[in-house]
Amino acid sequence: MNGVKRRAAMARFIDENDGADVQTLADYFQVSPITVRRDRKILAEQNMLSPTHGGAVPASFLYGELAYAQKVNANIPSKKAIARRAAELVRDDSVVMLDAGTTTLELAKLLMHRRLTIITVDLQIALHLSQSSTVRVFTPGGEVNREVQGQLDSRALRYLQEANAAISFIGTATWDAVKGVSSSNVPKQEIKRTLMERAECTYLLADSAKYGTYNPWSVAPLKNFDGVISDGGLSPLICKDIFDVGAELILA
Amino acid sequence: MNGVKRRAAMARFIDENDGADVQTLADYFQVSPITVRRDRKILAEQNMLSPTHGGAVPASFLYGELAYAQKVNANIPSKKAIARRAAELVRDDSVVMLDAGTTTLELAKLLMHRRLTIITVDLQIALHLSQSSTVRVFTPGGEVNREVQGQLDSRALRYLQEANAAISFIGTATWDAVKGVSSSNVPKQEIKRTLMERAECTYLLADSAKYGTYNPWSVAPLKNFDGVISDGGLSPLICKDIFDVGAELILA
DNA sequence: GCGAATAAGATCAAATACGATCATATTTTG
DNA sequence: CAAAATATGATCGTATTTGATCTTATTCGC
Repeated sequence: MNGVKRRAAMARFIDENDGADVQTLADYFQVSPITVRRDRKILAEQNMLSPTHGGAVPASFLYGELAYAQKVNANIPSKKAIARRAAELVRDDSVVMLDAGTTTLELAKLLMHRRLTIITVDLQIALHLSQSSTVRVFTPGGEVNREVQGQLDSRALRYLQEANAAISFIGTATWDAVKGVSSSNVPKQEIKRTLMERAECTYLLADSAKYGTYNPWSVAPLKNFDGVISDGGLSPLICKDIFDVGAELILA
Repeated sequence: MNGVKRRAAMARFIDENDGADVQTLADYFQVSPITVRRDRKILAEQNMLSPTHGGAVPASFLYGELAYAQKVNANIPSKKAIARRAAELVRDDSVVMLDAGTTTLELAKLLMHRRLTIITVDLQIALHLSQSSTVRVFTPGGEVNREVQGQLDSRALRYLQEANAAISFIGTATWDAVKGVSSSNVPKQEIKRTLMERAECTYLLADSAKYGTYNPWSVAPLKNFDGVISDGGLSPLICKDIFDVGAELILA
């Protein structure tokens, strides 16, 4: 059996068996474990499966948790620190917009017992806040996006375009002094831009670990935010770069 | 079993069993308690569950402090039985409407791995289903109601009035052969009526423990449903009463 | 409140899996 | 057929995962 056929069969095998370990595949296809690993790497690059330690699982397995890769790397303490700093900027009895994400979720937890109106696209955040008797929560409708656990479609966009807020908080997986904030797809880009437009002031919540990375779709340069809230993990050099592009950096 | 698969299975185990302690999980998955704790930490960061002392509970338990947790614990076996029966009525590749509530949440869990489009007002359900790669989830927008953890306002109503479904499932806290289904407030009444109107067929999910009670606002008589799914806790006398008003009773 | 029992976390050690490099075998191509 | 290109396998150092032991928290009963 040649490589191409073997890999096709391997992908199917993994799909049908909900995953398999390297040794099982090596036995089944009569090749050495190293060859299985090489096949796995090739298939992973084609999104035919997701590699795991010791084996592989169907790609769809991790799709539900695409957030996995991101959230596993998530630096929870620094997110909490950023959220605490952000919470200080929120005035009681005001309208707050929250972007989707884990940092904004931390912020939402801190706002639970405040008197506020909160508009968010993140269902996780909405559900948390719905427990509060002092917070009114609004979400746009539409199809729920698996990755962000919230709505990103055009209906959500129109909903947000009718809203007005005193302050909005944008989260990001990628940011950079030169490239600004960018997102991995157009709907997310549009949602973030709308959240920025519809609030009197806008803050970026940006984990230092994510600095220097970027995605295909530009959202805004850093100077368009009233403040960029990050944690202590930024080098002085990076701080200077951020200052040089005219952004207001707030360290938590 | 590798880590990724084990953690996925663990999250599911916790969900299905409404929680488990560390030792139980260690025995079940044949790993040491320390590994279970490490897995739990990872899953907690993904919001797949909530850690407790000695074990873990589903993430959904996070959201209800008292009221919801109590409801969740109330009569779980019969809710699960009703949900199982209801799931059999759902055809693959169809559109399903789910009312808010714990019984419909149990139903949603059973539908997670099916190919479906689901429309629901319950954010808890929406969030659960958003983890699935085979289900498309839609929610109406608007203000989130604290009691039902979902949207009940006029915008939600208008949204649902534009929707079409093959089947809808209505939950209820009160039902009776004579008084039919009733709800505690007008918005809930209107939402339930709309869910009934917009689907080709409609089923009531009704816990036997709640039989014989009623609320101020009538939703519909039992005979308006294509079926009333309940559990084995109904006396023959009650079954006869239900039969006499022309309703189709299905016992799980 | 206080103390015992249990759970959680930290650190270290062992087992296993991984990837890089090089050698060998197979296929392709002129 | 020869040479090149590709695929496969072996070895070794590195990385990841897991479990054991010990210390620190947390819960529960009095």
